[in-house]
Amino acid sequence: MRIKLPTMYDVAKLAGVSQPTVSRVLNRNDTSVPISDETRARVLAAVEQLGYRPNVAARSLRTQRTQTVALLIADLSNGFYQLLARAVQDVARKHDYEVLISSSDHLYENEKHFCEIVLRRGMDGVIMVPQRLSIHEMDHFLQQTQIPFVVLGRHIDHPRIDVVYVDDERAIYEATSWLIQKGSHSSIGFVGVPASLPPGLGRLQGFSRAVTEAGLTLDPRFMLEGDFTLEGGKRAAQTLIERGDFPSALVVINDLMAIGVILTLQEAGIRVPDDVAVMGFDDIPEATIVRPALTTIAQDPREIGQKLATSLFARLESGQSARRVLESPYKLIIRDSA
Amino acid sequence: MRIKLPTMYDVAKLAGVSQPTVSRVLNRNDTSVPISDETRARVLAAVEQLGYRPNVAARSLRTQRTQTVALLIADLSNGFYQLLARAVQDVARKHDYEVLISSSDHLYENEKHFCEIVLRRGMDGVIMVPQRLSIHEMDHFLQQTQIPFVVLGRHIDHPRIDVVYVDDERAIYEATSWLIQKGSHSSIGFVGVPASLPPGLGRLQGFSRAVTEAGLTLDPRFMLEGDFTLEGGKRAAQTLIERGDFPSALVVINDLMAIGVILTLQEAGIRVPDDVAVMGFDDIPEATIVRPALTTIAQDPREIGQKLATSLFARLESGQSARRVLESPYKLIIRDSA
DNA sequence: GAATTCGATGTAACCGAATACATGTATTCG
DNA sequence: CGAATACATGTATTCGGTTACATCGAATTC
Repeated sequence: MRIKLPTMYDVAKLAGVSQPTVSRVLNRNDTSVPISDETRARVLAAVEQLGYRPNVAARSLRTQRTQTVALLIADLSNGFYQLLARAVQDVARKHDYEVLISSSDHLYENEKHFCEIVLRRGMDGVIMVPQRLSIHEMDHFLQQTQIPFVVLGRHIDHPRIDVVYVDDERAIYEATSWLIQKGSHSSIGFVGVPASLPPGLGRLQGFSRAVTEAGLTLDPRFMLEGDFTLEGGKRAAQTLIERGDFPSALVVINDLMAIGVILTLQEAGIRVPDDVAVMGFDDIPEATIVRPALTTIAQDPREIGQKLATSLFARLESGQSARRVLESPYKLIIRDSA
Repeated sequence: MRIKLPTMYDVAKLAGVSQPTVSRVLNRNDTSVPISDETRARVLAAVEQLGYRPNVAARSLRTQRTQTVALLIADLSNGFYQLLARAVQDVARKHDYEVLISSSDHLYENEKHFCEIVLRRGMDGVIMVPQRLSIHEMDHFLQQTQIPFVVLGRHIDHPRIDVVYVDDERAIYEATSWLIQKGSHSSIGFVGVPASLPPGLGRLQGFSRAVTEAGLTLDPRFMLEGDFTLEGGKRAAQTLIERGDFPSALVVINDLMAIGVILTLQEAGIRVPDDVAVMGFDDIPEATIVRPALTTIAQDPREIGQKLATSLFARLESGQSARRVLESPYKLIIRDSA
C-alpha cells in the first residue's frame, strides 16, 4: 500500500558505506565511535538526496523506547484539560517526544483501554488524571511495566507514582468561608459529583467544613449532584427551580456546571448574584464570558501540566528515582457572580 | 528500563507450540489456516495466564501498518475542533484504530512537523485542516507515501485528496443578506483573518457579495482582521472603540472572535445588538453562554468529523478509489446578538 | 622492528511479530 | 493399496533499525 520509503540500507548503498555506518552518522551523539568527516559528509548528502526518514517502528522495536508518552485526561471538551494538555505537549516537544492524548470522559472502560494502549504501544511514560481506576488497579498496571507514572489530583500513596495535586479541600474551604462571611448567607447549597469521583469527596469535605465552622448546617435540599458538564449544571438548577426553593448561595464543584447553573437560574428569572450567588472552581476561559462573570477558584492548568511533564521527564531522562509529590497553587478569583 | 512483557515466544513455550502458531491463533480468524481446537485452547490459556499483549512496534514493522491515523486540526482550544476530533476518534475506535491528534495553532512549522511525524511513524492515514501548507507542498508530501489523505475546508483539486467542506461563501452570503434585510443596516463591518488563511478569503467574498448586492459599500474603516482567538476579537473591537466610530452591524469570521467583540463592546458601554449587531460563525458551545446569545452560522463538527473519518476508512478498509468531495451543511442560528 | 593502540568501518545478531514455505500425519479417492 | 489432498504445525525469513564485536591499516610505544 505504502510507497516504500528509503531505508538506511538505501542510503548506505548510495553513499558507498555499510548500513550501520549510516546509523552512526545519524546518531552522532555517541562520541565513542568516531567517524571520518568525509564519510559523514557522503552519508549526509545521501540522506538529503533520498529524503531519508528513520522508521520509528523499527527503532522502537530495537531500542524498546517509542519517544512517546501517553496522557489521559478526564474530558477533552473541558478548557481546563485542553490547557493542561497543551502544556504537557510543549514540554514533551522540547524533549523530542510525542504525546498521545486520550480522553476518558470519566468512563472506566476508557481508562482501562488507555492502560492497554500504553502497554501494547510501549509508551515510555504516562501522565493521567485517574477518575475510576482504583489504586489497586493502578498498582496492577505498574507491575507490568517500569515506566514512569505521574498522576494529577489524588493523594495517591504508591512508591512508583509521582503526584501533582491541588489542595481542593482547603481551596473550597477558604472560598466557602469567604463567601459566607462576605454575603452573610443563611443557607448555602452545593453542586457536586458522586463522591466516588476523585475531586468529589475532597471538595465536598472542604465545603462542609466551612459551613459547619460558620455555625450553619448542611441543608439536604440544597445538596445536588451533577456530572461535570454544562448540561449537568443546568439539570441541577432545574431541580431547584422545580422545587421553588433556593439557597442564597451555591458552591459548584466546577466552572462548567456553575455556568450551567447561572444560565438556567437566569432563564427562570432568578438574579445572580442578588438572589443566588454562584461560585465555581477551575477558572476556565468561559468563566470570563458568562455574565455575571464567574467568581471561582483558579487552578493553573499550564502550571500543572508543566509540573506533571517535568516530573515525568525528570525520571525519563535524568533517571530521577526519588518519589515526587508536588502541590500546585490555587487562588480565589473574585468576579461578579458571588 | 521496562520490564520485559511476555512475547509470543513465551506464550508458545508455555503452550508447548511454536511461535507462529500463537500468531495464527490470535489473528488468523480467517479459516484459511486451520488450527485444532485443542491447540487453540492451550494457546489462549497461556495468553491469559501470562497476560500477553502484542507488541505494536514489532507488528507495525512487519506489516507496514500502524493502526493509527493522524489528525491535524487548527486549534485544540477551539470547541469546534474538539467536537470534530472526538467524532473522528469515535469512528476510528470502531475500526480499531488510534488517532494521533495534533494542533497546528495555525503555524506553518507545526504543519510541517506533522507531515514529518506522519512519515516517520508510518501513520496509515491522514485527516487535516490545512492552514498554511500550499497545495504544492501537500502534493510533495503525497509523493512520498500512498496513504489516504482527507482534508477539511478547502476546494483542493488533487486526485489523491478527498475533501469535506462547508460552503462558507454561500453561508456568509446568506447570513449577511438576512442581516441587512432584517436590520436595515446602513453600514456593516467585517472581522476576518488574513486572506491567505483558508476560510479567510471565501468568507470575505461571501460577505462582500451580500453587501454590494444590497447596494451598500464596503467601508474600509470597518474591515478588521484578527487571528481566530478571543483575544483577537477583543483587539478588533478595541480598535473600533479607539476610533469611536461604529458600524451598525459586524459579521465576524468565527464565534470565538465574535464573543471577544461582544465582551469588549459591552465593556465600553455599547449595546449589542441595539447599537451594534454581531454575528458569528461556527456555533461553538460558548455561543450559548454569552449574553446576548450569539446569532451565528452553525456548522456541525460531529457531522464533519464523521464524514472525514468515514471517507478515510472507506479507503483504508474497503479500498475505495474514487475521489470523494463531500459537502457538509450549515444553518443560520438566530439568537439575540443580531 | 615487534607489539600495542587507535581510528574507521564492516559483520552479525537481535528486537517481536507476520508469513511464505516445508513437513509430516490422517483422510480420501481412484 | 498407492497417490492425492487436507489438516495441523514447525522452520526460516523478513521488516528497518541498533549495537556488540571483529577487522584492518596506520600511528604510537618500547
